[in-house]
Amino acid sequence: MRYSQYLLPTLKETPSDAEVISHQLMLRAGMIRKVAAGIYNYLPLGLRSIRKMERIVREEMDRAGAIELLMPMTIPAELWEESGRWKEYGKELLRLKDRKEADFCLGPTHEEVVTDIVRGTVRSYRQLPLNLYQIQGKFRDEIRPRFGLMRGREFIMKDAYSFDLEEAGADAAYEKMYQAYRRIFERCGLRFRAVEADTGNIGGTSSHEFMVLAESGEDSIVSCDSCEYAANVEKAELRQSAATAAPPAASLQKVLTPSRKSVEEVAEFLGTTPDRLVKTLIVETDTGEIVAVLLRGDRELNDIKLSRLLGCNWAELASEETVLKVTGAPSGFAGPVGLKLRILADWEVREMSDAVAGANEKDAHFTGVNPERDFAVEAYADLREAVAGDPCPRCEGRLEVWRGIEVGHVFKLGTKYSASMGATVLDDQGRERILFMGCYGIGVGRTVAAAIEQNHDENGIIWPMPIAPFQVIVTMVNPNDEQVSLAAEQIHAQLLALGVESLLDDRDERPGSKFKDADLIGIPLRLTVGARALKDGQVELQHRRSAERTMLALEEAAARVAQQVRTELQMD
RNA sequence: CGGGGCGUAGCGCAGCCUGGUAGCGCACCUGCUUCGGGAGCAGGGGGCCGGAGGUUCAAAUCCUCUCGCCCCGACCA
Repeated sequence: MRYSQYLLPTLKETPSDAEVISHQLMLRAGMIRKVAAGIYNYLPLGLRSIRKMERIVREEMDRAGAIELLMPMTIPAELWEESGRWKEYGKELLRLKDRKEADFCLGPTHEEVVTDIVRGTVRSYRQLPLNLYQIQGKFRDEIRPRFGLMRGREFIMKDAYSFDLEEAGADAAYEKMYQAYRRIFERCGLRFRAVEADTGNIGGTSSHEFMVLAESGEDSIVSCDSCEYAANVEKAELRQSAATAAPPAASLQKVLTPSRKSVEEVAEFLGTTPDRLVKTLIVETDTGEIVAVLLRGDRELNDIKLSRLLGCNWAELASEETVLKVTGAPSGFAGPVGLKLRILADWEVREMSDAVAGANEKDAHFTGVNPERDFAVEAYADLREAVAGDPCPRCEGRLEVWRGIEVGHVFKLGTKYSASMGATVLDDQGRERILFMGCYGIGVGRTVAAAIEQNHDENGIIWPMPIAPFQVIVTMVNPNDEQVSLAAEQIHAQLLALGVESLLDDRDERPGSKFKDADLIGIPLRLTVGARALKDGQVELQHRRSAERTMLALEEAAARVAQQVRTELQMD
């Protein structure tokens, strides 16, 4: 491709509405342009990287025995009504009507459609196992799209769905996909972790997320420093410690704490530390229940663990009015002593003695508070957020905390969709059996964005070779110098003939601009063809990542570059 | 949806408070010079100042309403 004929609108300045580095660089490098919030054009350069990513995904899906098909983006409401998700899914599902006023939605995920295919076409256990996938645009009307391709409303996703007769077969399918995902992200040269995850509203029994490690990630994950355990903080288990509480020494005493509401303020005012406080949170659930949750003062509630314990969909901090009503005091003074609510407590609270807690009275706290002696707890459980340094739930190691970008997610679905939609086959005994399913997603655009988060410097993107839009850029230093332009053209042609993806910068621009653009768009290798070196029959090869330069003889330049490309494709 | 902020040329911004010729840098077009890390000079094109209504002799500027976008929280590939 010739740069002068290409559509590659680079930007010198950073558009003001881009916050994270991948978004800024994708705009500046002319890869994407915004059409509406969370909706983007993929410009030619951006599309090339996306297609590379898709190819890697296809290769690994095919290798794992999955079969590609393509489902529609527009889906009739009936299918969603069958699974029950037409009502459940909420506003993220973009609903629309056709000219006959019939309800449709834009597919945010395709469990219903694929289940419909399978129940209509697969009748016998002999046709199993089956794993169907597609790469397609999805639409989710996100509450807050942001960060460019990282969280768009319309985005490209690879989604796969496995169907098995037995649960064991479904487990094997899951494991296959898990390994395929590892290979995909390894091939892209990404630093990532596969972590245990919550299943969210997709449903099912267990799942893993693939997290690319990056500071700008929207998720927190923990991993053990000595074993393989890794999990999303939402899911990270904590062990019950063996420590026991010291016997109560102090008696319960009410003290005035005027206007001291936060844990820090109360601790400081009473000359103690936050970990000596019992934090009492009043929580409301979607089922309308109100409960009190106790945590050590320096800990945070993990609302997903709480929801799971209570068997509800969500649990959130109660409003100021509710707190006043149930505790008799404004928020900041709630405590377990004398509280007429279900009381649940984190395990750590059991280890506390002579602690400080709210008195359910404005401007007052209790000191000398002791669990069991001063209040009863309905249940102790793992309810807090894991933090760095917590003990690993599986071994003697310690947990580390990372930020991550979720680029893939694998789920065991069980029979949630196959049962509600009647996807069954006859087994070898002629009995009708409900299928076991799994679903497996990869955010294609998001993975490309995540790769940029991990691979850039102050000058721009540094593509890993496997997903680079071009493998080499041939920079013609002075296109008006006939010898230079001839030599550059010749090398470019040789590279193409060798199967190397080459971009020839033949623009009549000053060299500085060309170098800046080459760095910005992040092509891994740059061949600079200039009059100076050409006098000695040489061209210069520069690596984008290391900035290392080598002089190559004109005749062997193309072959050497082709060799380097092959090496980097295998290494990454 | 709650909280904060922004809409002026393709991009980055000033002007608004205190109403009166719509401006700057980059980009773009023409010419000359220049040419290995975002050149110089000269000339030029480009604006329903997000939209609607109002106040006023006069509105980018003041008022009201709307739409869009960004950031912080709950959702997710």
